[in-house]
Amino acid sequence: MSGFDVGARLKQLRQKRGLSQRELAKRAGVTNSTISLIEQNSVSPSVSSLKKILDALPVSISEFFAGEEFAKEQVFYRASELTEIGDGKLSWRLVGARRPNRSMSIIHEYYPPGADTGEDMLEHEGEEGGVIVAGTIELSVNGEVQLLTAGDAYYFDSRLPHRFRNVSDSDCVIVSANNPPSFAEGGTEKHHG
Amino acid sequence: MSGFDVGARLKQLRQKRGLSQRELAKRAGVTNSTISLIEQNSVSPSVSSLKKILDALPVSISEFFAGEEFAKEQVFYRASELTEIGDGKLSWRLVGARRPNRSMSIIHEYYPPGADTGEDMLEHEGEEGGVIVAGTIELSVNGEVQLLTAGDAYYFDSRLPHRFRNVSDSDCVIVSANNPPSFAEGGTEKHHG
DNA sequence: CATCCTTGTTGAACATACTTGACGGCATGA
DNA sequence: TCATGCCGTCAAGTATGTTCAACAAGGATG
Repeated sequence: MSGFDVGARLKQLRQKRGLSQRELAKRAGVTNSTISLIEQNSVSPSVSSLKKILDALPVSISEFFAGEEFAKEQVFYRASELTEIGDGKLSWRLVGARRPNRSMSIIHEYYPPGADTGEDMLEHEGEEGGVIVAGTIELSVNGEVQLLTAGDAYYFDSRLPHRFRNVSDSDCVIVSANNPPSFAEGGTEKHHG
Repeated sequence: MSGFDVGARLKQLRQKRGLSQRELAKRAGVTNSTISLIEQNSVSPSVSSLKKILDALPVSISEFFAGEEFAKEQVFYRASELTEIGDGKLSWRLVGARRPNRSMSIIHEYYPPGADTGEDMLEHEGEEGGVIVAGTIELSVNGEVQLLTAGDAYYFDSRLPHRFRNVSDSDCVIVSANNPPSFAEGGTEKHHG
């Protein structure tokens, strides 16, 4: 049912940092036995305990449980193969749209002059970030408005009300990433995050 | 310590679906009491219980805890503010490096001619993807080798052995995203995945 | 009004997670 | 060889999560 090896994942993260069970336990405020039992899947930890342990790594619970599936999927995408998800005015190209349970949306976004995600701000779960590759974009997040140009970047919690708008007279190109992914295949999402 | 209201989040998700505590409990294979106590934060559920409940919604644990940390973080990053993480030859700029528990690494990567992530292939947890913004890169994933040029993209499970190499005579620029994030602030990671 | 349903809450019993304190294994070094 | 130290594991006891069963509050029906 679980389908996710909590013990193995914890062990992996702990060892990656070169920590012993006792060392991690000390930092987390639990005992080494707890770590041991969890890593052996002898117990299913309480959320509070798991959080204490992950905080000591540090790894968010969300991260901890990200990436549960591992299938043989398409790796390389020619420009022409990217899934077009524009809505007429805006033009986006989604990488890996057909991956069933991917952990991110990566999008090649084109904002022609005047392009706008709309007056009622976007708000949704997750985080998003990106790099402005060309042109200029006006980004509003949680009331703050900034003009970003090539080389600039952004990263924010997607629950903060936000809006993208090209107020310049030339195209703006952005490569962005969302987590968790906003777009499913053939998705009907309006906002692009 | 927790900083994340498990009870409120569960209640919100349950009510959003119009389910009663008993109804949800029935689907999840737990009792209504469990739901009630969790929603009141009278207990910190075990991961196994929480998973059963979330499966019945259905919501992944990762989703459930997405945005667990919802602090006031930096949103806008000027090109000059991006954290440089090059190793002398390769030059990368990391977006949001100081965010404590961000769910992704977003990186503006520069590969000069001859740049190479190394002969022993990179392998690590997570997924990664990106868009080639300029130039040409040779990407090897799981034995397959492809030349990708501006507009092309990639997405793969980072546990597949992979390598990036600029075999052309001009710079290659990529915007990539990793999940979970490979780089911590001042991280000593060698691979960039 | 009574009756019957559904809602969320709660005390006591029970099941499970967690700690304590021990153990054997495997190094390093006197 | 024996001591020291750190490693992960485990049995027994304690703390905490979960269930069972009862409860009160609110709405709908007659």
